[in-house]
Amino acid sequence: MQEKYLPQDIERAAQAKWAHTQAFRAADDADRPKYYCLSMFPYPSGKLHMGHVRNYTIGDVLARYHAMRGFNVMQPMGWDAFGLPAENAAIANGVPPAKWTYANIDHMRAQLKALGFAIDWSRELATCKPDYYRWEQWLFTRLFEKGVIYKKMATVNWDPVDATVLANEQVIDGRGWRSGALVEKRDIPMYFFRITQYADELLTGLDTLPGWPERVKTMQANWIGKSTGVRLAFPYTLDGHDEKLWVFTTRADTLMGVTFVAVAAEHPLATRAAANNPALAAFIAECKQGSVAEADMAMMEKKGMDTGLKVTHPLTGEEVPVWVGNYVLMSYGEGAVMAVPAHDERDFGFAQKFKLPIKQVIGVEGETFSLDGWAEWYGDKTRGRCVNSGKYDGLGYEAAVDAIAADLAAKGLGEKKTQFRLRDWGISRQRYWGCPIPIIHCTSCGDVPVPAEQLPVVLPEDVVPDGSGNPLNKRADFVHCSCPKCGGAARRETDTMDTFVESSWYYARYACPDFAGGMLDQRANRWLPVDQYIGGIEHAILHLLYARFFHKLMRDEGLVASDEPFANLLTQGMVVADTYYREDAAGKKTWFNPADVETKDGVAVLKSDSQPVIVGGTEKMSKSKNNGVDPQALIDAYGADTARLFTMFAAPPEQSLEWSDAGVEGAHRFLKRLWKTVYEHVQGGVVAAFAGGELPEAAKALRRQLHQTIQKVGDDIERRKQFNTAIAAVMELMNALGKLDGDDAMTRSVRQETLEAAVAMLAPIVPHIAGALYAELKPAAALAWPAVDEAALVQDEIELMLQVNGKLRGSLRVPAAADKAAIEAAALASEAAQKYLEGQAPKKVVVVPGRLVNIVV
RNA sequence: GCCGGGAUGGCGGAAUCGGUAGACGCAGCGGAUUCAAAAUCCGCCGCCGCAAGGUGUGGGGGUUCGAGUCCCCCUCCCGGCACCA
Repeated sequence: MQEKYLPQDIERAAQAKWAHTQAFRAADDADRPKYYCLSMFPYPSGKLHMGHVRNYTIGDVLARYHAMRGFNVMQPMGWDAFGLPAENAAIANGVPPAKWTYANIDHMRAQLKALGFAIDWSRELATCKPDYYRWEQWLFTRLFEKGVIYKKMATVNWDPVDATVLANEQVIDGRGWRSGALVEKRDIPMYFFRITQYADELLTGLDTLPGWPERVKTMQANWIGKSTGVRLAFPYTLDGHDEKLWVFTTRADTLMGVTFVAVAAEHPLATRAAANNPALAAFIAECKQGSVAEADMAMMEKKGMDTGLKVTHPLTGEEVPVWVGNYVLMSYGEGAVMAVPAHDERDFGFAQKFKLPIKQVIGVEGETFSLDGWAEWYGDKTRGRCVNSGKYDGLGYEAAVDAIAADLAAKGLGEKKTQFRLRDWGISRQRYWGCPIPIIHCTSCGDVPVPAEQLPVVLPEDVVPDGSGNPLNKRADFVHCSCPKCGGAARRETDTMDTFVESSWYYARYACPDFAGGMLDQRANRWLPVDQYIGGIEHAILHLLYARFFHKLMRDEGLVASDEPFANLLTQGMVVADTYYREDAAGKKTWFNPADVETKDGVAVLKSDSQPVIVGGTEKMSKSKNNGVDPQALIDAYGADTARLFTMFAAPPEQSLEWSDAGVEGAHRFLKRLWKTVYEHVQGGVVAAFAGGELPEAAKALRRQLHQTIQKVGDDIERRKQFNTAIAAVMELMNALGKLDGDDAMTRSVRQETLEAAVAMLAPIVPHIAGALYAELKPAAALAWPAVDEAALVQDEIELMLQVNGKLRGSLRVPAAADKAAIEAAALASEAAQKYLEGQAPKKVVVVPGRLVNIVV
């Protein structure tokens, strides 16, 4: 055995062996129980970042642990290869996105292999390849014919200078990121998935997922946002026609307090009112500036303008003014809201600002309504009762809603309705580097889906986008085609799909990546659902909701048999790091990588020019903030096992991990010590592990700790998924082993047992060194997870803590079998108790067996 | 703004069901080894205090024999907000 720990040699040899023996090939037909362990596939941005290392190490630990426990494990890997960064790189460097992407994939694949992940590479896929996306196009055409996909107008960010649709990310302070032009909202036709049709099932399905974190289920439930309320109409007459303005409200009980109605700037009624009102038209134009992002909308200053139009209150018949409000979202509900300033905080502020009337219609006993300011109870539907509401006075929330809904229904002006916050999923993107939408536009036949035998619609890979418009529009060879129905000249759709579509079904394709006869074959049902899915918490809503939705679409197409794709979910916290930047005169920020920044005399400066940079705070490692830490340097300096060990040790998986270079040394030191300890033991000759007999007291105690550790580590990995404490427990065990003296045969057999078990327990985390050490300790034996010896755990005497008035005052040794009365007697007889009791009788004695005694004086 | 989460020594974190706060590691300090250094090994290490003891888990209140953990209020930080992935 080598005396020195040489990670590079060990890792190279181990990885070569794994590749040669196809050690991680998942058998489609094994009779062992399956364990499908999936980590979210990476976007091939260039090189791995620490978030990837963390994500894939967590997955690898679980995969390897389950393999050691006898499962038939599948851990696949692929590439979420379409996306915006490839186009940005093309604009910056003039390289076609395809070429850039494939080069990145090659580099990152090599990095993943260097980290020693137990991946079945035979299942690798990339979403930008036609043999993958053709099935996505095929499903699209099926769903289009079924009506699950439809076309409608939708609002996008429009950069008038670059003549390009911008992603929300590309709108900075209301301006285009490259042109600096004020961004406008523009309506264009887009294809939509009818996800709202599945809203109820997506909501109730959450209850069938006990293996998902509560916080994720809560976020999804809130996102779907099921609310029951009333859809009601305010009638009006315009240009001689009787019409109705519909609104949705969850607070119909406050209907008698409506003092105005507010519509979105895009609402048809606003458009009509603006036709002969230049001031209103100008205001609506102003509302159409800025980004479409909901966060931006919600934080804008609330602005409004009277349209001059009036509608009729459905119950009182009073006239109600119609305002345009920039805070009303056209995409939610009816694009119009009834305003009850007295009982809605947002309406209250709006009414005060524009001097609109405020009418109290809800009262709470003991509280006095005042116009001076908003009070929490104004909006409290649990305590309030109707006041100033005529026949509804005295009714509580539910009774009032029922009565008002009934009266509205009688007039044909409203009914109870269930409303979802969830909106249909718009998937059209005016971008080149994505999956082409398989539609042909024919002047006589309309939108015609591409027939299955003409799929895939292949995306040309030799295109270099320049940042203006969609380059596919300039490719005559792509655009011009003939109509599949009438054979006439037609145009191909040039929009591509949202990349979330590709990532919504890749987990299923891994089961049968080579299947050329269809989207999925029967192997999908053999492997699905995914037993453990691991990915960043930032995907808690969108990706995970879309994937759940897609699974149900595929189920309804007969492609999969299960209802949910992911049985267990681990949402890993983000890897965060400091950000640094400089700002030029135009306000444009340039971000610097933490590796290029150092601190001199307490000031952050750039290493290259020693000039200061601005510290921007700690954020998720991202390309846009350039604060990613390159794990490659870590692997080069210490080896993959140290990188893996440190990432798992530094924080529990669900918490965010603040990156710091310090601490890596410690992980490496531990591996060196482990190597040395095994080396020294092996030098003295390997022996058989302890198999029974009388042990010296110290060896017996160590053996008890060993089996406690085996119990804890298994629980930490399998149930708690908290790897940092698993590692800490093995470190403690190794520290204790170091203190175990004695070279007698029995002690040596316990040392052998301990080392075998410790190495095996570490194997999922640091597989290279563990494999090498195990081969020295137990030549020719396969790594097996150690079993707990219950007999080793038995103790004769236990130590209890002794409290007086809840404060720790001493401890107590009692026989393990002692009952409550015996413990209480021993506690009262103790020196510490006598001191605090001072001869008096205790008020109360709390005995928690196995834990403590608390004497209340 | 709305939804979700977080805050514990100088630092990362532990405390799993309300029961010894600070496991494990980093940094630091002292010692051994060394011509010297690195590496390695041993010991110390929340704060105040000579000590006895007191005090301490973002802030304020509460429940309990006992609260980092449960309840109410607040502050700050992070994630998501539908075209970043």
